[in-house]
Amino acid sequence: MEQINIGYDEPIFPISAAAKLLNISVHTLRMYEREGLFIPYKKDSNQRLFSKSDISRIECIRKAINEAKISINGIKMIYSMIPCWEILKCSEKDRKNCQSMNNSHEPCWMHDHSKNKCKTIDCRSCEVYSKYSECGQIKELIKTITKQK
Amino acid sequence: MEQINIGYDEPIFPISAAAKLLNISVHTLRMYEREGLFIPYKKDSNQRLFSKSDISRIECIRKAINEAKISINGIKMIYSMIPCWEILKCSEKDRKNCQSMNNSHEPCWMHDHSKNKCKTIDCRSCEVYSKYSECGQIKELIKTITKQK
DNA sequence: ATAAGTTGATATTTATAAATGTCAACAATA
DNA sequence: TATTGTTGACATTTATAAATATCAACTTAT
Repeated sequence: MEQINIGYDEPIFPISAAAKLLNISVHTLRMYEREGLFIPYKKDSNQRLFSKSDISRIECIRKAINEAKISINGIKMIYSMIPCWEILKCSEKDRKNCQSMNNSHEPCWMHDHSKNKCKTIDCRSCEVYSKYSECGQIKELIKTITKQK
Repeated sequence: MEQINIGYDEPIFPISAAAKLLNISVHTLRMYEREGLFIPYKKDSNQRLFSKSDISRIECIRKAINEAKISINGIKMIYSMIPCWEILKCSEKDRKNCQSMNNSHEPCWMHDHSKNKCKTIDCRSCEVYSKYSECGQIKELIKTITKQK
């Protein structure tokens, strides 16, 4: 998908700026990351930088937790339902070596990727991860897939 | 003649028996129902009766809540992702009048069904509802659909 | 060179979802 | 007809997820 806003995926905000934009604490952001809800860019020095798309992704996560009352583990479960194998057109062999295909309840970007197609891909720029920075798109994807037939 | 083999889907247990089988309270069962996590059979007098498949469904719900730590609203969201329109082969017109197709975050069996295909169907015996009495089958369904390509 | 910000790890607090308790009217059972 | 169970509505308790706090070592900026 063509990005209209050039700087949308550019990692520019340090964690405190991101926290201010989101009106949450730095702690909470780091907790969400530890749970695998998002993957921030990291500098060589290990410091995090957030893009605008990261911010909007986290806004969705916040809404899910605080308004829709979906627990963090629930969100992880929902992310785990994204059919990444379909999006990336994985081979049969790749699918065999893929945790996402084996009843994982965690987002694919939390998995060990050393044995399949994903080993060469940076999850942050992977379509599976980046396409779902906006809310409600996972069900839309399921709808799209069921229309293809 | 005594009936030895009681059907898996036969509603036979009153709520207190179901509660004992599940080792939870009657209150909790009624709460789950109010949330739409399951639909028990109801007698003319309005009393609930549970089948063995109801029991096993609720065991799954329990595991999701207590072990996987998925909140009730999270479970509802996950149920809402079942592509019922595909399972029931709904027409375009039915899909237009269907809440499941319009970003609902609740299970399809909680919807108003007066305007689409479902109006003639008892949700308890609908494939969409009954096929997912066992855990982990929703992601399996997504996998199946993506294999049809 | 000093202040301000970030790191991960562990501990603690708070907000609230999940589970129970209580009630009076009604249904079943025996 | 007496007992035992079920109903829904509302109130309360409990368990714990989510959010903060604290820390010492390290990084960035002025």
